[in-house]
Amino acid sequence: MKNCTVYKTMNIVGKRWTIPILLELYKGEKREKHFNELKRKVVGITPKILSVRLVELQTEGLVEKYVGSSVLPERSNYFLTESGEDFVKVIQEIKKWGTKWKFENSECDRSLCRYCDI
Amino acid sequence: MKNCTVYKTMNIVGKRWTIPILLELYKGEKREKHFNELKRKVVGITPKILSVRLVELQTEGLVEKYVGSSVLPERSNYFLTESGEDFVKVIQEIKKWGTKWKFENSECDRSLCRYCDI
DNA sequence: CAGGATCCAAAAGGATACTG
DNA sequence: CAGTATCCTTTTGGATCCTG
Repeated sequence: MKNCTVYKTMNIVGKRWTIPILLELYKGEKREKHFNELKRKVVGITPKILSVRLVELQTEGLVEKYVGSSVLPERSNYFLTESGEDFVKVIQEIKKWGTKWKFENSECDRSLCRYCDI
Repeated sequence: MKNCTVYKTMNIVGKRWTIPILLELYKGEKREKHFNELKRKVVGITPKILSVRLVELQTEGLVEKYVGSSVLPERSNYFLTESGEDFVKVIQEIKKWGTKWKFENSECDRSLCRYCDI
């Protein structure tokens, strides 16, 4: 069972805050976000957990960062990789299932939901 | 954020053991499984957690049971509802993502993986 | 600004035994 | 057979403060 692809994938993305972080990185035109920007927008997350999740997501290849050193203080810019963008599509399937079977939510019926922007 | 469909859906299906249970219920021709049958096949799960998860899944409408009383001792038969079956399709998307981006797994490349049978 | 360190509370889950 | 009950360990994450 531990060798199952679904199991292993869920161990990456099934943790608390992971999906909100991915969605926040997906939102808007600007696809790069700074650490504190994420901390502000992912409401309720603490810096510790955000840091831990970002490391995990980088390790797993869904997120990358680069450190802009032209201006001080340095800023870390996080963005979705191709696999990260692709995972947002899976999240969209989760959302479709939820709206179909469970949650009547007029927000989510709009093409861009204000909660998750997908 | 707590009002987000994705968030709420993940609270239902994101818990440990939930997906293995759903997949076990999906497997094979016989779509009804007894409690101890599930306990045996979902390797490693304890009766307590299995019981808790089955209640959750019934509450959320993904699983139903009926108790056969013609033979004693009584047997509980668990099976996927329509929404439960439909969620398996979401799991298939998760699997596709995993095999595409993360895990080369010859098992999972087959149409029926021996771990999850999807 | 970006994050690491600490300490603590709560939750989740495992082991095991037990019962109608 | 189908769970419940109990106890305990582990994990997780929250709060907060600190630093280069």
